Amino acid sequence: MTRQRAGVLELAVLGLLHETPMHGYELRKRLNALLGAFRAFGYGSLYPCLKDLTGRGLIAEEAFAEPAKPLAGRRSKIVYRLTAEGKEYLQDLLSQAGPASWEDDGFGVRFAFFGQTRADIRLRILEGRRSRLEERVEAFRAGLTRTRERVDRYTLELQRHGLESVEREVRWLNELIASERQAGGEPPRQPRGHTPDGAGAPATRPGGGSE
Amino acid sequence: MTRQRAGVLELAVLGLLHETPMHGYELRKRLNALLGAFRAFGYGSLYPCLKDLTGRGLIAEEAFAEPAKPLAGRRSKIVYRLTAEGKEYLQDLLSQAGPASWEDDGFGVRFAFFGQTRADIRLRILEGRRSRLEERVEAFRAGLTRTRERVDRYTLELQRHGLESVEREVRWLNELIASERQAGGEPPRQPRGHTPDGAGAPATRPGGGSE
DNA sequence: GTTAGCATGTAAGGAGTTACATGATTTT
DNA sequence: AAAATCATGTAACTCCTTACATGCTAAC
Repeated sequence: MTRQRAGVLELAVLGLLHETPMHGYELRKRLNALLGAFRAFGYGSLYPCLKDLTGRGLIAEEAFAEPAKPLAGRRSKIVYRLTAEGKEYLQDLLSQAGPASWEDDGFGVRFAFFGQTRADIRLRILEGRRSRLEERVEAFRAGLTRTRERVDRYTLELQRHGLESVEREVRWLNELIASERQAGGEPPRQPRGHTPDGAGAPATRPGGGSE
Repeated sequence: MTRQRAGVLELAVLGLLHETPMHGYELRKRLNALLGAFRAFGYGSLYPCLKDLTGRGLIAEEAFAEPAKPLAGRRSKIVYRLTAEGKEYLQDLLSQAGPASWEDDGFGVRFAFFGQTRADIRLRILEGRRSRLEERVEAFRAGLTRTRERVDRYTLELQRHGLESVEREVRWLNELIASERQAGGEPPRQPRGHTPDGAGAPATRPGGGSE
């Protein structure tokens, strides 16, 4: 299992193309709908990435069957699909649980593709992230204790807010982890028809929206 | 007012050195205590930055008055202080309210130095950030509405959590803005009680939220 | 007497960003 | 016919990361 390293964008592109082939423009929209809250990518990032992945044989332009208009010199859409190598590579990425998958940058995307990730890996990533965040909380508190340094109210407010956000995420992770454990390694399974909701649904507590 | 552009690190370094002179190692600790929840910098980032700022004459090595040990070949600490140019430059940076100050990357640091920022600028930055986040919420909802795309439960959960984080930060900003308005340009003073609710997610990630 | 923490750096490079450039198609 | 949106790209650049390299000093 060759410890691959890939940027967020690369993983996201591969993951999305695994679901269904797409052209760049659409990909970007889906990308930003998926990760919108965390980051946004522009075409200046996406197209070079597609080019690179194509060059490495992980994705390929689809022999397109666009129904209506294979007409003249039209700059046609380029639909990309995952190749066999691409699929393998993606699976490889998705079976890794390391720092890259729980640090701030990577976690969001990684989580987004949990549906294709093995249950044990999911758990390790969730726990990895949690302990990462707990370290942060710890360091924070240590810093607050030796409050020799006079901090103005904005600094204080920033830290308070930061701490609260982190704690919030820890609680979220706790719920997810509990829910994963409860499901006991079952495959996530949801074969397309519909999801009977209920069974393993993480986090979303019926009563409380917020804290 | 020459529209300067500076990285997060640069601004943070200048801001911290404005409070008091320091050497690199200490600077890094303070840096990560300040921004710990949002990002962390290593020495590999800091020292080159200090070098660069020195080269530009914005900071300088202090003629050091280390009391006890100016002894032999000891690799002594290098204490940096802000030069006059540095102060001017910093003020210039702090008087700007543009995208760089309310995007995910910049907002945290920018807020951390609100104590040295004019009241009207503070307000514009807070409002800028809020409307940035509101755009995001909007785009999100639009995405959810056309839920043609079948999303699995993890994707959904990620988006739900992301949305909630953003909304939370908006509420936090609302309170800050109200409090700024109430103070009506008054110099900063400790807000009453302080907000029981509050967090949002300033940074880039599920717990944090960023772009 | 060895780990942990203090203290300072460099070289190489990665992952996107910004600004620009172009043209087709749909909507108003 | 103008404006918005779809659609694809490149060149130059920036900010920061990673891995490495060094040595001193305090604590256990």
